[in-house]
Amino acid sequence: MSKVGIRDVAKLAGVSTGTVSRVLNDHPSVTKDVRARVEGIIKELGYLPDPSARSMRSKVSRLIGIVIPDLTNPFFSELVQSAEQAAANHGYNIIVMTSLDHAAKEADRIKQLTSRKVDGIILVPSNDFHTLKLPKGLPIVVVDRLMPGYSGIAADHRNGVRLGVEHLLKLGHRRIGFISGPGHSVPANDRLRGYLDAIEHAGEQADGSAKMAGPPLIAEAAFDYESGRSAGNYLLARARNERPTAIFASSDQQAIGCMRAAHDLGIPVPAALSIVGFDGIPLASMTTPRLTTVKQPIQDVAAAAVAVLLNKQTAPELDDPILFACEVLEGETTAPPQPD
Amino acid sequence: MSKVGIRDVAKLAGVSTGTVSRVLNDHPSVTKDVRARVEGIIKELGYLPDPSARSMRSKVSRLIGIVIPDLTNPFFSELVQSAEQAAANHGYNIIVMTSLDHAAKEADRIKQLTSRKVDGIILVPSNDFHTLKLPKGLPIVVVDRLMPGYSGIAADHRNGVRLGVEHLLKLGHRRIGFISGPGHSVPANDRLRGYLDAIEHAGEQADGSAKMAGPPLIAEAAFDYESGRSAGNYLLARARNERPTAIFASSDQQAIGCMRAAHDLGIPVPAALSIVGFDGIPLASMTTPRLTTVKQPIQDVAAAAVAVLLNKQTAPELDDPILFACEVLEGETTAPPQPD
DNA sequence: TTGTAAGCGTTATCAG
DNA sequence: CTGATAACGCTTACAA
Repeated sequence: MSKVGIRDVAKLAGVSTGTVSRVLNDHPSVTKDVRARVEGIIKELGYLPDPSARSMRSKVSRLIGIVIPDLTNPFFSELVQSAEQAAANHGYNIIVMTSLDHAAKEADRIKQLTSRKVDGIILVPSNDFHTLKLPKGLPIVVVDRLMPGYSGIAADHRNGVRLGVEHLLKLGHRRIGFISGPGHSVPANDRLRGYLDAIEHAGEQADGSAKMAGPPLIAEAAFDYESGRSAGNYLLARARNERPTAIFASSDQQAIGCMRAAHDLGIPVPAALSIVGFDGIPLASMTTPRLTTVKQPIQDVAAAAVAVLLNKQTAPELDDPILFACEVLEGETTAPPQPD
Repeated sequence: MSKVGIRDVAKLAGVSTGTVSRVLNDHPSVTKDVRARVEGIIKELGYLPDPSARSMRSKVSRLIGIVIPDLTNPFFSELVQSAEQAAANHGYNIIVMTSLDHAAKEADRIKQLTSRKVDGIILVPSNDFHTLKLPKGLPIVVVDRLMPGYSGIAADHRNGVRLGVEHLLKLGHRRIGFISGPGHSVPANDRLRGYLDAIEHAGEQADGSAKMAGPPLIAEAAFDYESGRSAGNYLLARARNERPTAIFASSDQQAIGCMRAAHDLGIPVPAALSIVGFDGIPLASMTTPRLTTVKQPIQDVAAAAVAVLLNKQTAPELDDPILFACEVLEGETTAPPQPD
C-alpha cells in the first residue's frame, strides 16, 4: 500500500493517465460517465495528486505568498487570517513571511517566494521600502500601504478618518486634536488628509456653527502605544480652555496610549475628553471605557487581494487602487464636550 | 535571459549536472576548487534551484505547515511569527492555516498539508480535537495544547501559574480567586493544578502564616475577555470581607475582562484587588494599570518545535513533553492586600 | 473524446 | 571525485 499515483488510478479506471489528468484539472472535454468513474476510483484509492510534480509541469503552485511587516500587529494578523480563508476556498494555500519592517529582510523574503514559484504575492511594504524593486512577471498586489506605481488594495483611510472626525464634530467638538502616523507612511498621510478634509469642510459651513476654534492641533507619532501616549501628553499639556476636547488617533494603539495619558493627567474620558481610534482591532472593545473607533474592512481587503491574484477579479489599475469603505464603531470614549 | 537551470550552470562551469547538484546540496565529495568554481557561476548567473523539481525527486519540500485555532489570538500570532523566523533561518518556509477551533476544518487543513508534502506540521489542536487522528508517517509536533499520545512542546503552565500565585501569597494575600479555563482544555487544567499546588503548599507552611482563608474560589470560564469579565463579576459579588483580595486569571484576556468587572463594581485595582494574568501578550503592558502577568516563553517553544521537525533536536518522548519555564512579569495590578 | 509520449528541472544510482 | 543517465509524477501537445 505505498504511494498511489495517477497511473494506478488510470489502470483501475480503464483509461489513460491523460484522461485522469484531465479529470483532475476539470478539463471540459471529458464525458460525464468517464469522469464519474475516474472520480470514483480516485476516492476509492484515496489518491492525492503530488503538488510538486504538478507544479513542475504546469508552472502553477497553488501557493500564494504574503509578506507583512509584523504578524504581532493585530491588524496584519487579521489580514493574514482573512487571506488564508479566502485562499483556502479556492484550493490555495498561504506562505506567510514577516519582514519585521526591515527592507533587506523583505527583499530576501520576496526573493524566496519568487523562487518558490508562488502564483502571486500579497505585500504590505515595510516602511523603508522605497529602495526595493519588485520582480516583474510575478503578480504582486500591494495592500494597505499603497505604493505609487503598483496596483493596490486598501481601506479608504482618508474618508474613514473623515467620518470619524465628523462624528466628533456632530457631537459638538470644536477643538479636535489629531495624532498622525509617521510622516513618511502613505496611509498615515491619507489619514491626515482625512482629518484636514473634515476640519476644512467644517470651516466652510455657511452659518459658521461648526467653525473650528484655533489652529489645528496635530502631533506626529509612530503607530504604537507608547508613541500615542506621549503624543497624547503633548496635546493635553496646556490650559483647559486651550487643549482639545477631543482627539482622533491614527491607530487604535495610539488611541489606547492616549487614553492612558489622559488617565495619568487626571482627565476623565469621555467626560472631559473624547477619543476616537482607527483600525477596529479586537482590542478596541476591550478597553475601559470601550474605544470608539473607525473600523477598516480587513476581510474585504484580504478577499479582494486574493481574488485579484487568482484572476477572479480584474486587477486595479496602477495608481488607481481599489478602496473599501470604513465604518465608525461607536464605543464609550466619545461624548459631547463640556463647556469651557 | 529566460530561466537558467542546472544544466546552464554545469555547461559554463565545465562540469556535469550531477556535480552542480552535489554542490547545491553540500555533498561532501566535491573538491574545494570545483565547488568554488561552480558556486561562482551560480552567483554569476543568478541561478535559483526550482523547489518543485527538487522536491519531486528528493521528497523534501522545505516547507513546514502550522495549524492553529485562531491567528487573531495574539498568543498564536506570536507563535507563528517566531516559527517563521526560526524556519527561515534553516531555509524553510511556513504554510499557515487556521482551524477556527473547528475540528472538521482542522482535519481538512491537515489533509491539505499532507498532500502538499510538507516536511512536518506544527499543530495547536482545536478544542474539540479528540475525534481526530493524525496521519502517521508525517512528523507532527503538538504545541501548547498537549495531547496524550503525541509528542509535544509547551510552556510549563502548571509551574508558571504556581509562580504567579506564589507572587500573590508573598504579597500577603490569603483569599486568592482563580479564573480557570474551559474544563476540557488540557492547558486549562494544567493551570488549575498550578493554582492548587500553590494553595496547597501554602497551607502546609509550618507556622501557618500562609494559611489560606476559606475554601478555594474558583470560577470556570472561556479564555476570552467577556468570559473573564463575567467570571470576575461572579467572584467579586460578595461581601467585602469574603471576596478575594486577589484574582489569578488563566489568560491575559480574562484578566483584562476581570479588571473591567472590578472597575464596574467600583473596586480599585490594585488597592482593593490584585490581578495577575497569564500569557504575557503585548496587550498586557498596554492596560491601565499595566497588568502583572506570567509570561510564556513563546519564542523558545516555537524554536524548539521547528528544531524538532528539522531533526536538529531529538523529539520529545510521547507523553513526556518538552516544557519551558514561565516567568512573572510584574506590572501595576498587584499590591499587598488591604486589611479587612 | 481519448490515448500516446515527450518532457518539466532535479536528484540519485551507477560506473569510471 | 565526477560523469552519464534513469527516474520522480504529472501535464500537454499531437495523434487517433
